[in-house]
Amino acid sequence: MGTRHEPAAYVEAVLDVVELIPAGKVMSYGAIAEYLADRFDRGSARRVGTIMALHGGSVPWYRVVNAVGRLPPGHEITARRQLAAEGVTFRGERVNMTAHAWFPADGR
DNA sequence: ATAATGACAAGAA
DNA sequence: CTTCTTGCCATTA
Repeated sequence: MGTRHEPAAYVEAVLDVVELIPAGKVMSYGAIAEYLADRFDRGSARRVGTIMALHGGSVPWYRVVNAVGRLPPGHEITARRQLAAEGVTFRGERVNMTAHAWFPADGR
């Protein structure tokens, strides 16, 4: 649907979604791209990752992890500390996605 | 215009 | 579990 692909608008949309993620929950790059797919034609996990790398500093970036729960390269220490403080549990190096993966719409 | 490069993802082996 | 291959899309060289 939505045939819109304004770069700035997409960046804004991504950051907005990240701000919606509740403490103690996480979303994957792919989930964010999937959620925005309704309103933006061009979008991808790849794109969301790039956006987070460049503009993630203004939002709770540590609540965004990859599909298997791995933390963003170069920021594992900080991210893990933040998440642990919010009650997120880990399975080795990975976030326990089964317990903390979150998606809008369903509220929660 | 082609090629390489990413805070990615899913499937095959 | 690890590695490789495809598909993805913007950016940079």
